[in-house]
Amino acid sequence: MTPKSIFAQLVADNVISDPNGARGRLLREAARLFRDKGYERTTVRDLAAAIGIQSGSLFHHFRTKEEILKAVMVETILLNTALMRHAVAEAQAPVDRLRALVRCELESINGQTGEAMAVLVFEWRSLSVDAQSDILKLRDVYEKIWLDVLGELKQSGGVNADPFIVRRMLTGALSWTVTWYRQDGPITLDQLADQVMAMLQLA
Amino acid sequence: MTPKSIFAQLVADNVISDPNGARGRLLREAARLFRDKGYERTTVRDLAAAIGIQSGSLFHHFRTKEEILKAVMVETILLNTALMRHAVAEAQAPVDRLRALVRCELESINGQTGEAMAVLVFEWRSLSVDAQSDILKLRDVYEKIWLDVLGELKQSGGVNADPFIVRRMLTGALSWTVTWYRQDGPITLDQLADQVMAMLQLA
Amino acid sequence: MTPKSIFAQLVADNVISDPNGARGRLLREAARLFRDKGYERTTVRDLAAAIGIQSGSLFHHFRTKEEILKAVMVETILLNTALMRHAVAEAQAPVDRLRALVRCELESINGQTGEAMAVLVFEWRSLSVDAQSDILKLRDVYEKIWLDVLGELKQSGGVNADPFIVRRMLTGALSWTVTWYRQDGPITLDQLADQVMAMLQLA
Amino acid sequence: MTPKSIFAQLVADNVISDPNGARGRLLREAARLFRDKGYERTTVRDLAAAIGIQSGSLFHHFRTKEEILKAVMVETILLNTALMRHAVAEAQAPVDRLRALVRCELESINGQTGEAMAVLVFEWRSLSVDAQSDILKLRDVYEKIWLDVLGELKQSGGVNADPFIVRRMLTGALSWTVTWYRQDGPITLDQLADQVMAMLQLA
DNA sequence: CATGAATGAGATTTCATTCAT
DNA sequence: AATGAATGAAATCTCATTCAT
Repeated sequence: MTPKSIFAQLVADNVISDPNGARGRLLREAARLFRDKGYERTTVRDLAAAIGIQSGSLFHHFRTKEEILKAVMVETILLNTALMRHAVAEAQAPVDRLRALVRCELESINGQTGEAMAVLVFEWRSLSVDAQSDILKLRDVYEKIWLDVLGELKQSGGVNADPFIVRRMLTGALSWTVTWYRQDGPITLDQLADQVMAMLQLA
Repeated sequence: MTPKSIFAQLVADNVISDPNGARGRLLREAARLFRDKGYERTTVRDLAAAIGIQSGSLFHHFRTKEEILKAVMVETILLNTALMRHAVAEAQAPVDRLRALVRCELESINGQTGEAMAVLVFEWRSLSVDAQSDILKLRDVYEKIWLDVLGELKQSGGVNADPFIVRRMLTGALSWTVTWYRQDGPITLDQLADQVMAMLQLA
Repeated sequence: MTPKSIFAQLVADNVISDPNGARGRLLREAARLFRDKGYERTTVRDLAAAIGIQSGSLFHHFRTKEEILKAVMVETILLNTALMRHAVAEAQAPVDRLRALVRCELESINGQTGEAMAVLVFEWRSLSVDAQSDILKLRDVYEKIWLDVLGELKQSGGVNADPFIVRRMLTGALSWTVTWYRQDGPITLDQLADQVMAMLQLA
Repeated sequence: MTPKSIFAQLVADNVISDPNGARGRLLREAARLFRDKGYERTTVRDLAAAIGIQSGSLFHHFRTKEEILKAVMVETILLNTALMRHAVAEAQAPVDRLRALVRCELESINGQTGEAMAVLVFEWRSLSVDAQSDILKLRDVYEKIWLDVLGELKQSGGVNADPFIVRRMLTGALSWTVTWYRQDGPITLDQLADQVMAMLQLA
């Protein structure tokens, strides 16, 4: 399955919003605005203007501004979990699976869902505690995929460090690419993934 | 020189504020509040209450709320640049210098200045563009220390990846420890530094 | 055309606000409050209360408090320029035209728009420099009507003094009536206009 | 007696402040600031800075900011009343006495005390009602000098209009010169006084 | 569903005034 | 007298949210 068909399936299953519908368009613009200006400095007027409606009309789609932030995060995690699950399923050796994960996460951070992923990292504290705990559950599913692969690698002697710590370091390192990596710059995402593997002395 | 005496010297030189003075106390509390609640969600009343004055009185020490944010960042960078410069001067082999830098940055992120460092990372966009560019100049000085050491290591064959990319990955990885590492947890900062070196297959 | 129909036309052309709409009502009350208490001592709460809304709601109609001050001035000048242009058109001899101008300005200062005219004189310095220059352009149009008539009179030997100086003296003299003239007092505006002409030995 | 010696006498009699003392210097700077920025927009810090002291120290000289405004007005009226009384005493014919008054008021408005005179006109409403009534008493003394001269002129047939109205028109006309007359411009104050007389067809 | 005026709580900032030193 | 930190009330302005139309 291609990323595109996975995406289509999730839309069909109502897991994520149709990007052509009002809700989907709003979430895409919200992700962009939240990343560019921050959640607090983005007004509901900004959000409404971005999709060409009046601010009062937003509240027919979402009850509160925070619900928009939460939806951005939820849909992004669900999509990227699905994408990653497929990516890891197609690789054979543990080291290839790790590279697939790295490549996939770099894509999610720097590709189409990059804005939403940045929001997930930088606007975390703008969520209420309740919403945070809902999302942590989804994140646990996502993280398990990583830990399983890193556990294999540790056992097979591919890495020396603790899988939990390696994952956390990678989370930071890969998230941070959002602040400096440019897809129209000198290196491709594939080359960047190679550099990460090289850094871990795995390639 | 010990970290303590370096700190004392910087205070004496008016590079950073006396932590017992009103200004220094405010900056410490501001760093804590900005990290815990975010800059936007911290009110000047919160800040004032944290050091036991009225909100109007804040403006005798700082002209605007943003000036407080900037001061937190500036003093933190200046302090950690000085600390790092001393740390690297005391190590001999390139790999030891890298470990000193990792150890030192972990300390700055998870130790006394951790709150301020977290602010530097997570509240960056709350600064005006002008203030950002002022701070970027200070950051360049800090980053040069890292790049020099990584450049040496690359030349001596200690690492395969591009120094710029390694540094950026380490920035993300080490910054991210602020979200999960606990000094009262199962591993010490020294052990964490060792894990980072192990991950880079340098130990 | 009567003053009333001139007014109606200007409202229809969106040159000035409908006095029954929220904006028009606000401007009328603002003129009154600014004259009575001064611009600085009138709060946005005062303004809002005067038309029965909450202070925050003011900012749906005007972006800033200063914009309200400016609008009071702009609409007043535009209205009075139109009124004066009609008044002067209906008089034949130069001396009659001067009297028409004097009568018309006395009316604008002491009649319906008196509050706004007083604001124009006494709150001038509360405007930003930019707003001042916008209004000066409108004022030039208004003043030209005066200078043309006084120029005629000077040429025909009706007055000895420099038209520019006469106009400036009249500006001061007539503006100042706002501080002492009462329409319910012993003399009418027509009589007052006669006194002005008598003072200039023109009647 | 020259204006200078009248001034010296008033200082000696403690009617007005020594311009070299702290109080006198403050009042002079206050007049300038109040005219330039308006009373409300002039802060006590501005006032203090203008004479080189700290804002808290102002309150050793004046109990409140308003007291400064009132003192500016009181001293100005007292000084100009004295100057005008001498000027009128030296002229013989009624028309000469009127010209002396005009010349003297133009001097007070555009000369040394010009800033304070402008404050008297434009900051009147910033005074409390009590202070206003105190100053009105002083103003009555000043105005009586004018009304006496204008009364004479009316009786001798020099002017046709009501003395009260003529005086009020002249008050406005002469005050207004502060907004446009420049002593370094093309006409002198003597010429301006002549123009005023010409306008009244008295010269 | 959409509108847009209105709400009302809360934010930052200003500033005359006080007072211990 | 002078200082300058502190006060505390009040100002303008913002903005998520509501609701009648």
